[in-house]
Amino acid sequence: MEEQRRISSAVINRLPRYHRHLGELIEMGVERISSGELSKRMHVTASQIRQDLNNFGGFGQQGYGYNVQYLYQEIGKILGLEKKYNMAIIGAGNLGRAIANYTNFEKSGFGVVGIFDINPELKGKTIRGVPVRHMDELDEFLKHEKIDIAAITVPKENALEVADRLLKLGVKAFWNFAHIDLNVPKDVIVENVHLSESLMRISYKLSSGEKK
Amino acid sequence: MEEQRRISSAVINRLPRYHRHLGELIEMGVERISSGELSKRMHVTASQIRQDLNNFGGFGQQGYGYNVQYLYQEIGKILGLEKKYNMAIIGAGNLGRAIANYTNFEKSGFGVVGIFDINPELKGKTIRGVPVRHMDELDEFLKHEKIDIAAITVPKENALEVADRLLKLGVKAFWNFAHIDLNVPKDVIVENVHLSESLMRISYKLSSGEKK
DNA sequence: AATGATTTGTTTAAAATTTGACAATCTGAA
DNA sequence: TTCAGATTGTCAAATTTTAAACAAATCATT
Repeated sequence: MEEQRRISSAVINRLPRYHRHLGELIEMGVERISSGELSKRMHVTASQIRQDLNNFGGFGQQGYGYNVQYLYQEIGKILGLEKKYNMAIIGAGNLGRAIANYTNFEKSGFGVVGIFDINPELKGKTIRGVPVRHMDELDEFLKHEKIDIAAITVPKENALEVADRLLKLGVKAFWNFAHIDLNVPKDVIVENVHLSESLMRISYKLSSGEKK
Repeated sequence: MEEQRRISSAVINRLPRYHRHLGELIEMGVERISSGELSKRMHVTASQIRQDLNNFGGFGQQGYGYNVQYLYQEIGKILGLEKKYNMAIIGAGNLGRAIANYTNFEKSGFGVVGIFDINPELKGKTIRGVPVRHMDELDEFLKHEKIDIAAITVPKENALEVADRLLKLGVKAFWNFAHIDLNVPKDVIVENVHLSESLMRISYKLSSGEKK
C-alpha cells in the first residue's frame, strides 16, 4: 500500500501561481522553460521551483527544462482543475453578485449553480441566467443539485448560522468571505478571503515603513 | 541608533486575526484573557500568541493575562489602524462596486475618495456619494487628492498599464485583484487578492482528499 | 501576610522550509 | 558519434518558524 506523503501547504499555496505563469507563457507561445528562467520571471528561487515540483514527480528533463504545456496540464491535474465543481453563492449582495458575474471561474470549471439570499425582493432576478432563490428554497434545491463549494457572502452576523445549515445539508467546502471564523468539522474545507485583514496588511506596511 | 528587527511576515499576517478576535471579545464584554484561553478560541498555540505579541513588546501581565481592550488598541496601532487612508478604486465593475459599497472599510479608516473607470457611460454615477470618474480625469484628480491605496479591479489585460500610470503618479500601495503580478519598485507595496488562486486551493483539497 | 495557582516573557529545542550544491543525464552542434 | 554546455532531481546545509519548557512575577484566597 502506497504511503502518501503530506504536501506542505506552503507548496500548495504556490501551485496556483505556477499554473498562472505557465498559462501566460503558453499564451506567449513559449514551449519550454527552465527552472532558472521561470525563477527570474516569478521572483522565486529556481531551487524552490524544482523542489516544489518534485513533490509530485519529475516533470522536467535534464539539459532541457520543462515543457510548458505539459507542466501546465500536470499542475492543473494536481490542483484538481480537470474536474467540474458546482458552486453556490449564499448572499446576493454586491460581493456575491460580483462573484456570480465573474465568468473566468466558470471557464476553470467552477460553475455557479445556485444563488441564494434572504431578501425576498431579490427573488426572480437572475445573474448570468442563474435565478436568485430565497434561502427557504435551499433544502429543496439540494435534493436535486449537488453543491461542491458554497461561497459565503453574507454579513458576518449571519455567516455562522448559514454555514451550519449548509453543513447539515452536506456541503463539504466553504469559500468564506465573511469576517468571522467558520466552525466546521475536520473533514470540511474552509478557504477564507478576509478582505479587511488584507487591507490591514497594507496599512501595517504603509505605517511601519516596511516595503515588500 | 536603534536597530529595528524585521518582523516576519508570518507574524504580520496573523495580527489582523488577533485583532478581529479581540474585537469580538470586546463585543462579548470580556475584559481580560490569557494566551491559553485565546489559544483555545483561535485554534493556535498559546506559545505562538505570546511569541507573536512579544515581537512588539510585553502587553500582558503574569498571573493576569492580557487586558482585551488594551491589547486590541495596541495591535490596532501596530497595524496602523489609528491613521486614515485614502483609497481609490480603479475599475467600477462588479468587484470594484462591491468594494466601494462595503462600509466596514470606511469604519476602519479606509475611505474611498475616488472611483475610476474607462467606460464613459459610467461617468456621472455615484457609489455611496462618490462619483465614478473617467480614467482620463486621474491626473487632474491627483493634483487635489492624495491616494494612499489604489484598489486595482480592472481586467488583467489592463492591470499592468493602469498600475504603471498610478505608479508614475506616486501611488505607493496597491490592492491588486487582477490575476496578474504587478511590476513595481521595491518601495511600493502590493497586496494581492487572487480569487482564482483561492478557488484552486479549494479544488486541490477537494480532489486530493486533504482536509483542513 | 503567606501561599498555592496562574500566566507571562523568554530561552531552548524541535520541526519545517528554503537555499545551495552537485552528480547524473540530456541537448544540440560540430 | 562525440562532447561541451545546460539543467534536472536530490541530498545536505542553513535558515526560519513553531512549539515546549520554565523562571519570574502576579493574582487571589485564606
